[in-house]
Amino acid sequence: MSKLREKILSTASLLFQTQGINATGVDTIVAEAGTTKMTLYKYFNSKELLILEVLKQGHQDFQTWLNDKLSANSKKPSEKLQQLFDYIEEWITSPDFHGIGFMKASAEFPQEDNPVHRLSNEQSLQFLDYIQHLAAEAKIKDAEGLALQLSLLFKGAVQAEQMRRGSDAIKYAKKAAKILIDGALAS
Amino acid sequence: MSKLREKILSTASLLFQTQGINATGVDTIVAEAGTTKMTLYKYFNSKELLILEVLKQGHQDFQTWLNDKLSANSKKPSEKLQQLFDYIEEWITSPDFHGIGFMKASAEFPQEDNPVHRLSNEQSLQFLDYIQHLAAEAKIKDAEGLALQLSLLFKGAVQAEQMRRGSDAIKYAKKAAKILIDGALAS
DNA sequence: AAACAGCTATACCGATTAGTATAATCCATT
DNA sequence: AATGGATTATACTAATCGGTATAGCTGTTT
Repeated sequence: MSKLREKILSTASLLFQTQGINATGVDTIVAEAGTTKMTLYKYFNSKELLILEVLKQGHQDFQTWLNDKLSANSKKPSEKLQQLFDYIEEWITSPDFHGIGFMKASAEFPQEDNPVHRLSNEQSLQFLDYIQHLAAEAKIKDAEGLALQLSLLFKGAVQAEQMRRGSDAIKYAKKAAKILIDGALAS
Repeated sequence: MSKLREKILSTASLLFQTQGINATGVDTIVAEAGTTKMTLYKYFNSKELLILEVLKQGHQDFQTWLNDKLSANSKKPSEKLQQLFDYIEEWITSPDFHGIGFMKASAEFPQEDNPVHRLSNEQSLQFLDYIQHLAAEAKIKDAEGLALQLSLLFKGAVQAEQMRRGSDAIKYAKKAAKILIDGALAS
């Protein structure tokens, strides 16, 4: 893996999140990353491909981090589900958090046939699927329904946090999640 | 009120929602609205001011429509709260729905000191305040907490619908809302 | 018929956009 | 010391961006 490639990726990721994707030009990216356009276009053939790679990287980082946390200490399935929002809170409240890539990207590229929008949608479904597996392992009857509801709380909290940093939306999402999970476990 | 001004507003609103705000140029707007740039800049002194006016109009339309629905038939406060998500579903599933302005706008203008972002945030808080008043009138003890949770479900459902039209996220949001409201009413 | 207001048409501005061409430079391997 | 791959530096393109200047047109009012 090239160091420069990674530097471009991380720089672009930060700029996309803090300034917007369409509002960030490639000139700004290379200047901030301390390289040139020639190098950027050597690793990424177009800005769109760069955006896609940034999204992939960000989503993988999040999923890997979350899965590692939930897989530690060999917890019971029901415990994993309960702690899901604890770790989401830890992720969101981190100073390095600047938003979830696929949520902002889908807003900036609203057309459903756009490659960036499609990838965003895929990642959203992938995350939903992850929650659903957690719910299924915890023997929730309507695992699909609960997972979808929890994903709504997640998206809502992230949106609130993107809109105003330091909003404690995630705390209320956690409480709501606990109520929904407890209810689903009891039925 | 000028007919052309309204035509420009509605055209810009649709284009912003379906193509993105930054991705929509003023040339595209005037061409689609059947007028010229001179006229657009006569009514709106800059693109940013146009964006702000589009946001104001859209938010007012939504709030007015929702309030009219909830105020009809002199319902009891607790009934209003229960039916809130019924009307939200009706709004979201309408063929004319293309997203909530302040959610997309805040994603495209992430910087908190940006005028568009600020207005988006204000509108988000205004909507939250509206739910909170409904909850307070329904004698909910923690009206603020419930309102915030319901707003998260709302935002999550809207985000899901913006990402994939025809997602039935709002149905699951409705179920979750009912559980949270019932719980809050009982306590 | 003259005057006026609202709108259109068109051409233009400087800045910025994504992307490319060319040549120079750096640095490690042999 | 020479080769070769990676990176930089710089200049360029064609298109688009937001915004403006100028002039002509159209319809209503008095």
